[in-house]
Amino acid sequence: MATSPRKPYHHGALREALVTAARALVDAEGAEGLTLRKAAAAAGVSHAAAYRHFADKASLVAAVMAQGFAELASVPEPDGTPLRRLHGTGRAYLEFALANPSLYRLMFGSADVPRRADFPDLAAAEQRVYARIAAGIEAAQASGELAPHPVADVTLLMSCVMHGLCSQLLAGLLPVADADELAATVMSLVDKGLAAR
Amino acid sequence: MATSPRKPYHHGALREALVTAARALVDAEGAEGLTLRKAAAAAGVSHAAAYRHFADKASLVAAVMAQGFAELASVPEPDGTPLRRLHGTGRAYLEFALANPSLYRLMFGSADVPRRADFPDLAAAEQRVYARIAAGIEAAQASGELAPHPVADVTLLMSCVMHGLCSQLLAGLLPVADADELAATVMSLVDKGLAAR
DNA sequence: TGTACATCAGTGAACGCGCGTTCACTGATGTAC
DNA sequence: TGTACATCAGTGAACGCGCGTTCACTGATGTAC
Repeated sequence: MATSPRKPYHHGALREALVTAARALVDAEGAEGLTLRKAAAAAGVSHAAAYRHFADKASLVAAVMAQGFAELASVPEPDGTPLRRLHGTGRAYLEFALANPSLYRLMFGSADVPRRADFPDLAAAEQRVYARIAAGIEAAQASGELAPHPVADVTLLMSCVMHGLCSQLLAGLLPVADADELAATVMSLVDKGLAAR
Repeated sequence: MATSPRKPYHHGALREALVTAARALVDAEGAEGLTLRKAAAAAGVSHAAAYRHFADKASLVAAVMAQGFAELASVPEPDGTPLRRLHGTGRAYLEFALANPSLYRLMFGSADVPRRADFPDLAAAEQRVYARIAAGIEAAQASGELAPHPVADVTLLMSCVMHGLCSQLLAGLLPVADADELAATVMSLVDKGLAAR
């Protein structure tokens, strides 16, 4: 500890720092604002250093997307009956999209930029989101609040409705100010078809 | 007609040619493959010529998007009862998305790249799509096939479901091979909530 | 019908920029003896 | 405990590239007289 270690040569946790910086770039400038060079600069490192941790830019993008799915899969569950908890999860989904519009677009709107097959971690993180929705539906059926339609079918419907709503909001096709009201409207119509009579 | 007019100095319909070329680029390479320079080259013209017809790149992108919405609003309507025609329109919507994945993503997934307020033609073309869905729902309610929920609410639900399905298919989160079956599943669940009893 | 001229749609060269990626390198770390 | 050395995470310069946009220009068109 002779000299003050202002800028240690080794970063220590550069991979995480790069993902964090990349995510911040997406938040601030949108998906097309994410570049390896800017992420490295934000992490306080030369841009070539990024190649010690990511094979190429697509790998970094995939890591950011996987982080988004992980976050989406782990929003806290509210209390209440299974159906209320399922609805709460839906609301949390909507909140995540509105709070992280660019990340959400990257996660769901991206072409095939990072091909799923090439990034198993990403695919697994996605699956966890769907698994959580399916578990909520199963619970609501077990409790008798939802009629026993095939869980996969209902999961599909729910994900379509929520994702369709989120992405139309983010695309500016629906007014964000009305988000909660629109969600309530759409869920109430859906429930008419799903509720146990 | 002394010399053969191989390459006339004036193009004649360059604006349309640029939009067509830009659209082809989006189809072939995705939205990020659309550049002014490539569109101009494909139209057989120097890239500076594009600035005679478009103020900047965003204007060209907006024109491509507007063309997409116009096409989506004018898919032919099938025969049958109002409800069958509505379902047919939904299927056409799905077909459009699967046939033009990159264009569809550009239309619905784009950040705020071309701000709606700056491109009234684009906003109008979007509105025509929703107006058509709403008209179909209204007709199906008038015929007694759908229960009389507020048309705006049902339009919202339909657009969420269809768009959510399309964009999950395009994002690779659902298998495209199952598209028709998934659409049928989801619409049958929706119908349970909307059908006149 | 002819001619001068304004208008307009093109050209092609140039601008400055930021990008992903590669390369030979160097400083720090940690392990074998 | 000390020292040689392999390993690894960084550096910084350079590569080639394509981009949007601007500029002074030129060729074609069409209108006024």
